[in-house]
Amino acid sequence: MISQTEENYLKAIYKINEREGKSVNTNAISAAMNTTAASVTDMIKRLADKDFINYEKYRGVTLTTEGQRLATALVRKHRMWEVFLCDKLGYSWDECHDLAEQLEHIQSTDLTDRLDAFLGKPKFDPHGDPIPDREGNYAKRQQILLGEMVVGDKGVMVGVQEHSTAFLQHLDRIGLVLAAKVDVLEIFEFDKSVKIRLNETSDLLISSKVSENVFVKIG
Amino acid sequence: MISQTEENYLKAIYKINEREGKSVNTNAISAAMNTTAASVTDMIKRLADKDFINYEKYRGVTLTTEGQRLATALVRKHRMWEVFLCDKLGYSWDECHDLAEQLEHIQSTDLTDRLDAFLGKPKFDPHGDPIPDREGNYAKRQQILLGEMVVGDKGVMVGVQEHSTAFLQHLDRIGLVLAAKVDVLEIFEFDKSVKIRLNETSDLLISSKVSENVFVKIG
DNA sequence: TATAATTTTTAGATTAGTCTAAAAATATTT
DNA sequence: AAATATTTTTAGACTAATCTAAAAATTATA
Repeated sequence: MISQTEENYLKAIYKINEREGKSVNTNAISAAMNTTAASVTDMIKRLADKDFINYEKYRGVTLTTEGQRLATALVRKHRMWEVFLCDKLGYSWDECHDLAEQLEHIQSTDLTDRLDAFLGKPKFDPHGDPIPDREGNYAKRQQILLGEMVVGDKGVMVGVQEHSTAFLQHLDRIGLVLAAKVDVLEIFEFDKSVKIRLNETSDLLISSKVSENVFVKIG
Repeated sequence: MISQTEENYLKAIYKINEREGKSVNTNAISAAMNTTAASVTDMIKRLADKDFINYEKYRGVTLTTEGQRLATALVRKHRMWEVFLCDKLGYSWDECHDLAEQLEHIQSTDLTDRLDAFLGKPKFDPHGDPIPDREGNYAKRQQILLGEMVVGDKGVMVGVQEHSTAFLQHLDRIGLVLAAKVDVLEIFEFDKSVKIRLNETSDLLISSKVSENVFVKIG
């Protein structure tokens, strides 16, 4: 058996690796898990004992095949529940994350599969994140950060990198939501803020904090 | 915050009290929780410290108003999820119990209320057990045990007292399922077995173990 | 009402997950 | 390459939840 805490560590390692693309170090995990480096060292020893991660002292960790399998299964469940909460129960995208954090720990692959069928086999969650299939495979996102666009680029808002309630509510407030049209008008090097035209109607100045956490599909 | 374990103890105390109608003793709890009497003593001290139960050494426990509230909320969630699993995901009544044991610990009254609306405000779960409302109230069941019927009584199967997978599967196999019509033809005092006519068609001999765990509505 | 049987509690350990503070290893800067 | 800064690990302690074995209290029985 794997505990909820162990699952959360595996997910954190998976996500950091997905973002940084290399061996994940102790401090990065402690930041993600909101805990101390000492606690992380304790936990990664346990996870290494169970062969969920490869661990070399002072050298960070990587997921084993089994660890990878567990982590993507968790991500699958999380995103599937988010679709359920938004599509069926009427939650907004900023409300569903915290509930899905709880629901993702329900142990039953069969339940996830039935949910999948019930929801019409969705490929993306309400934040634009892809939902892994039973084997853990999912379509690589064909998208870039808004902050990586150049003047003249046109795109559509398809997802977020940061999932905090505060951030999602902010996006809601400024109107930069899923499927919004984004045209880059001007980039201010001074503070990396970006002036965009939203939905071909109103102009909007976007802070770097926002542009670096919003995914856009160009086309 | 209340832990899942504490919740499970409260639920066990609630159910034993509902069944026996008096102060709940240590051994009854340890039997229900599949643990030792020593562990129960430890836990009831914790629950008493938190004012969820009234506890007098060697005298058993009763739920406080707050403990009662928590227990019925848990029962509400459990039964609501069972309806979801059966009605929406196609689980059978013997499969949904174990999953609901996990799902009942999801912390969000709002989620339960939304689920309630989504499911069409059900009053009973798939086993015929009533679903408490937000205030913890639920219709007292107007039903008796099949074992309490007398020759000539006619009724309809409306629920079970025992929820084990083995028992529910057995009921399925003999055809004694929710809404089945039951006419009592004969009672054998020797072993308390009961001969019934099922759905006005076939005759069936029911063991006391079954008749003492099946609820029937007379009418 | 003693004695026996049962139930409940205490005492003392164990494991998972966490912490702080200090030590050790690694990386960076001068 | 020595000094400094950063990162990581160890040591030791704490809480929740559990256990076994023994002691204490209660209940039943002769």
